[in-house]
Amino acid sequence: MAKFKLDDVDHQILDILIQNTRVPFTDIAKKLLISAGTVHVRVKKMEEAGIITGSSLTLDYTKLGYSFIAYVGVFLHNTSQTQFVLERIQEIPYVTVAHITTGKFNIFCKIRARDTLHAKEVIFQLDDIDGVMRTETMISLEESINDKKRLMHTIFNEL
Amino acid sequence: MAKFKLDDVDHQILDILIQNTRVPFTDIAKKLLISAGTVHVRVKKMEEAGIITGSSLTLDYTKLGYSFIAYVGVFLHNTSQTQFVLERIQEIPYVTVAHITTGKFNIFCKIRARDTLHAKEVIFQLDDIDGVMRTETMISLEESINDKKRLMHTIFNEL
DNA sequence: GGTGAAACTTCTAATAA
DNA sequence: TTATTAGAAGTTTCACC
Repeated sequence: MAKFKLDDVDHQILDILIQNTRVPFTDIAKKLLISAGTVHVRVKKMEEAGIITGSSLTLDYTKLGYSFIAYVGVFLHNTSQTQFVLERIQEIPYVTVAHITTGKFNIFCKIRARDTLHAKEVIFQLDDIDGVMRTETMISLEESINDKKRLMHTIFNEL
Repeated sequence: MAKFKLDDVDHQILDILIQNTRVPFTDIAKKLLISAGTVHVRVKKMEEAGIITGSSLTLDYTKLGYSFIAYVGVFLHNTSQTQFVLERIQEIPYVTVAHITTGKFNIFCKIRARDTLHAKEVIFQLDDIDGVMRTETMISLEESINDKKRLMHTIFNEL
C-alpha cells in the first residue's frame, strides 16, 4: 500500500487527536488558526482514505484487576497447522495480540491476566491446542510504552 | 490496586466507547434506555476513578508506509544496566513498546519500521547501545489483534 | 482547496425527583 | 442515584471566496 500524502495541517490534527480523540474540532481550529469546518473536512478525508481507522478508549486494566502481562512464544509440530492454531488462540480472550513470526517461534502472542495463577491457566490452554508442541513464556516485569506521538512526529518529518 | 466496582450500565457504556470514542452520549443513552445525563455522569466517574485513562485514534500505519513489525529480544551483559538500556531504547521512536522481562531475554521490545532495510537500521541501533550483548529478532508475518471488546466482556462477566 | 455563518446536534450542570 | 431540562458548546453543511 502506497504512502498517503498528508500536509502539515493534517499532521497537527492527528497529533492532537492521537492524544485525545475528544478534543473539540473548534479547539483544534483555534490552535491551528483555521476554521472548524476545515478540521472537520480534513478528519473526514483521513477517515475515508483509511488513515484513521477508528478510535478507542485507553483503560487501566490494572484497576480492573488485570495487572499481569506476558509474552508467549508458541512452537508448532508443523507450520501447516499455523492457521488452525491461530484461530484457536484467538478464541482465548486473554490473548490480546498474536503474530505469525519468523525466527525462534512459529506464533508469538501477548497475554493479559489477573495474576500468575491465572496466567498459568491461559498458558496451559495454549499448550493444549492441537498442533502446539510447546510454549515459552516471558513475563513482563515492567511495561514502558513509547508515546504514539513520537513515532508520528518521526514519520511526518520523513514524508 | 484493587478492582473497581462497575455495574452493567458502566460495562455497556465502555463496550460502546471502546469501539468508537466519538459515539454521542445521546446515542448511547437511547440504546441503553437511560438519559444522556446519566451516561455523562458515569463516564466522568470512570475517568475520575482512573479506569478510563484516555482515548486515542487508531491509525493504519501501513498506509503511512510503515508495514513492518518485529519483536526484538535484548540480552544484556549485566542486569544492572537494565534501566540505562531501557532509557536509550525509549529514545528510538520506532520502538513502540518495551518490557523488562523474566525468561529468555532481559528486555523485550516491539518495533515498527518501513521495511526490512529500515528494520535493520533500528536493530543495529539497539545492538549498539552500551550494555547490550546481542539481540534476537522475530519478524511478524501476520498480526492478528484480538478485539479489546472480547477481553472486556470476559472481565465483566467475572466481576 | 478554505471560510464563516446558519441550522442542527450534543454536552453539561443545575435542579428536581 | 437518576432524570429532566435549558443554555452553552460543538458539529456539519453550504454558499461564496
